[in-house]
Amino acid sequence: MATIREIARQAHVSPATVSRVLNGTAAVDPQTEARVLKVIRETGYRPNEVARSLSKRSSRIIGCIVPTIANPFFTELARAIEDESFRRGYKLILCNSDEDPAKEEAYIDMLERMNADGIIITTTHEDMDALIKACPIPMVILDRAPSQETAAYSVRADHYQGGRLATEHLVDCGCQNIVMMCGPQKYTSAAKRLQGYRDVCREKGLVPQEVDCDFDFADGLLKTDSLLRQFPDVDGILAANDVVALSVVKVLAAQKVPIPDQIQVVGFDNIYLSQLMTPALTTIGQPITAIGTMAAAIVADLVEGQAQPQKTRVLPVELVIRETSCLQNPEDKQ
Amino acid sequence: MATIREIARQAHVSPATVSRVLNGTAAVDPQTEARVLKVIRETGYRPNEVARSLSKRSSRIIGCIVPTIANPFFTELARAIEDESFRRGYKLILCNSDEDPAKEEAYIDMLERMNADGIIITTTHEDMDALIKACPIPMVILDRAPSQETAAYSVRADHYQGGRLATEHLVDCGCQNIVMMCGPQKYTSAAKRLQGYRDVCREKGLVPQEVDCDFDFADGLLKTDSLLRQFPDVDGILAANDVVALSVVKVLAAQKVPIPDQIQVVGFDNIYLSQLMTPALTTIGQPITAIGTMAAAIVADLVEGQAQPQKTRVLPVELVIRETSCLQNPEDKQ
DNA sequence: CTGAAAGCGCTTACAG
DNA sequence: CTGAAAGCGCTTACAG
Repeated sequence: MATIREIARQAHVSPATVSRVLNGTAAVDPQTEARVLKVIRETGYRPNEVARSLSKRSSRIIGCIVPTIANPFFTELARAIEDESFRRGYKLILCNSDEDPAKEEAYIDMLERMNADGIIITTTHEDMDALIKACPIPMVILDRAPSQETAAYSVRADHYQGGRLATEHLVDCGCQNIVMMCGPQKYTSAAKRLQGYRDVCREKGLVPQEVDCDFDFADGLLKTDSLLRQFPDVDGILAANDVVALSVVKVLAAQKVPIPDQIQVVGFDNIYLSQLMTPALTTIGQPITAIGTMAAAIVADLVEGQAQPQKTRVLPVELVIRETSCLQNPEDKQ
Repeated sequence: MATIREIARQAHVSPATVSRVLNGTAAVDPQTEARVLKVIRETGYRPNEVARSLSKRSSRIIGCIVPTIANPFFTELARAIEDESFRRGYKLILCNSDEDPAKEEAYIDMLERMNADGIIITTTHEDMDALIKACPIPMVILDRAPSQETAAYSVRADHYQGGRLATEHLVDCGCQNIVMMCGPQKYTSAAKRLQGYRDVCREKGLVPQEVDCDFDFADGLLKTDSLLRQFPDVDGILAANDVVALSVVKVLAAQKVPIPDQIQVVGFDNIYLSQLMTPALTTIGQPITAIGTMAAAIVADLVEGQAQPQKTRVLPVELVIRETSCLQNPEDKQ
């Protein structure tokens, strides 16, 4: 691997000049430039990125820390972030925290030491504000809300509205015995959805019925079982997210409970998979790609010194009606 | 952010000594060491990784290039690779090539320039040998076979055996009109599976029936449609992989074709999702975690100068019988 | 056991 | 427009 010094030697110029034609940071005599370019082409020279990072104190790396890409929601989010990062000329380092605050901190530490320019994180820390304050590089919080709205940049969907929409939909579909499977309440996303559910219940004169559930398949399977035992008359289930909804459908199918005739199910996220399941899932759609793209755009702007108009971006959700709920004949359910 | 020079100053030693206590590369007087450690602790000093990379010409980064983590098979593979990499003290940079050779080359180039220590890749290049030859850093090929077995390190499942097992199973289940949805033949994985299918067909006196299909949901949907039109009497479908199998099940369900009573379906991969679908998928299980772990272990060994006994590792596959096939009553199908 | 010095391969004021 | 020099923050022979 040739170095800039070697190119300089062959082109009869100084390394500084080679650097200038490489980066276009200063005017270079066209003759000289052509000579340098020729040598670069002939040798197949490619500048060492590490050396560049060190002298510029910037690596053009954006770190992205998510709970785990095993969750399709985060896979899709990560893809959107990666795509936008690359469009902006940044490399993406994807890190899975496995919901472990220690791993999360270790990754942040690693990224700082790698001269990462920015971090996008779905933190699992209860107090994420401290974490953000301590971070010397631009950071944006994904999917969840920093405890004080003003403390950090964040982009997420309107989970409260999502909780409302889902509940209202089940009510509209004739459900009278709705149970919500609540995600971990330490996450504002889960808390907001629950709040939306409770508010609608109150407005409609229904008693909130709740079961705790993690955001994964395994717990979804487990909690659906206990839910059915605890609430034998349930006629509508609000799953914690799509992945849990998939588990719900699985358990109901195994017990030969007809969906949506006996029990209707609504998910949350609208991951790609939700339309492919059988039956296709009614769910609350988050604008996943938009969230990821916006998060990456914001860090990139921040890195490049562009001020951001708002610290907090809350994107709208939408109800996506498919086959696990039936608006058509609400009277059938009476 | 303090530097090693600053720590040295405060501890009244040279930067070299600080480096020695940090890395344990040489004996240091216990007194001195304690003093240095104390300063490090008090200042919260963390060495800059970029500077270390530059002087050591090693970044402890392993690059992993896959078609796309949107495919759950690669998500699971990537998680296994990441876990093993971290266990060995390497960071993982995950890159999605989107099956685009140009992107693939761009990523390899980037990784080399970042002083990456090794690369794990599921290449989409037709001639991957050239690519491997040109790469100055240790590389292992994932999931697919280099054209000349000896040219590179590779780890993959026994796709030929997989093709055989799947076909034999459908025959055992009473299918007489089996259609194979073949993945892109430029990939040895797809080619080997097809070969297994054809060999079993010949042995059993069946006529091979084939439909081309990409390894994704969208094409799975499309090709299932055309398959049903082209082969109206089909009673067994060998999907290109699990993701395609999911599409097959989706289309059959939409057309109210009973599974497995009228058509039986076998997937390939045994991604986590395959057991959660309804009906649960019969499939050929690849040892996904083992493949990923082994690939990461091999690059790590290579980086650390440990010779590898074999260039090529082919791991066994297994038939996983679930609900989309029915071995129980083969006579029902006559 | 320890330090001064050179080096990793770039970039960037500074001077001309 | 161009080069010499210093610097980014580490590591590592080399000498003592």
